[in-house]
Amino acid sequence: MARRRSEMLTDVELEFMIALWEIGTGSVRDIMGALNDDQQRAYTSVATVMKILDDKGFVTSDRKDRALVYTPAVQKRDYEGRSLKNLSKTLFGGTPTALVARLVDNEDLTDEMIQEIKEIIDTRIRKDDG
Amino acid sequence: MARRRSEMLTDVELEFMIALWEIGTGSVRDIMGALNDDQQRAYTSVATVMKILDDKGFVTSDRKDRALVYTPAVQKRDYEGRSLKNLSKTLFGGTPTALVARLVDNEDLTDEMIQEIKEIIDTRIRKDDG
DNA sequence: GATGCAGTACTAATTTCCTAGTAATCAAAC
DNA sequence: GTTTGATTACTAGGAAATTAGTACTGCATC
Repeated sequence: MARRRSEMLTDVELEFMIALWEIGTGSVRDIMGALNDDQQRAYTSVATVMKILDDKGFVTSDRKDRALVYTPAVQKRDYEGRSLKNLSKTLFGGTPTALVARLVDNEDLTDEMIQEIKEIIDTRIRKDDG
Repeated sequence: MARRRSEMLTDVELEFMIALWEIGTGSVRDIMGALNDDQQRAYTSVATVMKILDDKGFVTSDRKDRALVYTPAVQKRDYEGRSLKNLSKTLFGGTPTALVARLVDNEDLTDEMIQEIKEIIDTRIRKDDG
């Protein structure tokens, strides 16, 4: 039976979107250049995935000279929010507080990071008051 | 070319693990009963996915009477941490602070939630001091 | 011992994912 | 005008995901 295509990006799609978000707008060749060099990929592989991202609505395309130039249709900050909401929903019972609790539970977090997080929260609270 | 099997759970696998985490230990039939009723699934479908989870090392199995009884090999809190680390790495440049910044950026968060989050952080800081 | 029931293992079908090759197109260069 | 080079569209093939059917196994009951 069928699987429904998710509204979340796959690993490779995310990698390509990150490259596109970085350069803002670009052709297949531009995106290839912006990709992590860790894994070599054929030009046509990149083109195929970009077409899929177009089909899925994550990017738009415009023809410039003869090449297609891709632009994100979803902003990075929006997708970040979508990801957090998705994670919160699937694994933390829809409560972001449980997510934060698990996050600060992590031993890897340094005191500096915790302090930074505290400042982010405090700033947000002050902004609400002001 | 090959895809490497991820160390993260797929959507369906996660759904089944959540059911198993809830009941602690159980047979295929127990897990079926603990699943969300939204989607009906055949007994053999559940059995197949449980076997895959066994193969992937997310659960262990023991024979009791004639049925296999499954037990999580990965605790929920560990997988929560793994998910957060994964999200942080792939989308937030490996900095959990950026993740929190985006989280509290969300308009959906109520003042109460923000306060709760602040208390979680403050508690963690006090624990470090003490 | 034959039959029936529950459960597991094996197999299968369909879809997506990922990678990349080949063919077609189209402009530029010779 | 023909060749060259770049790009896109189409195609393909293997792996994983999702669902589920069929066959086999083993215990219990008649």
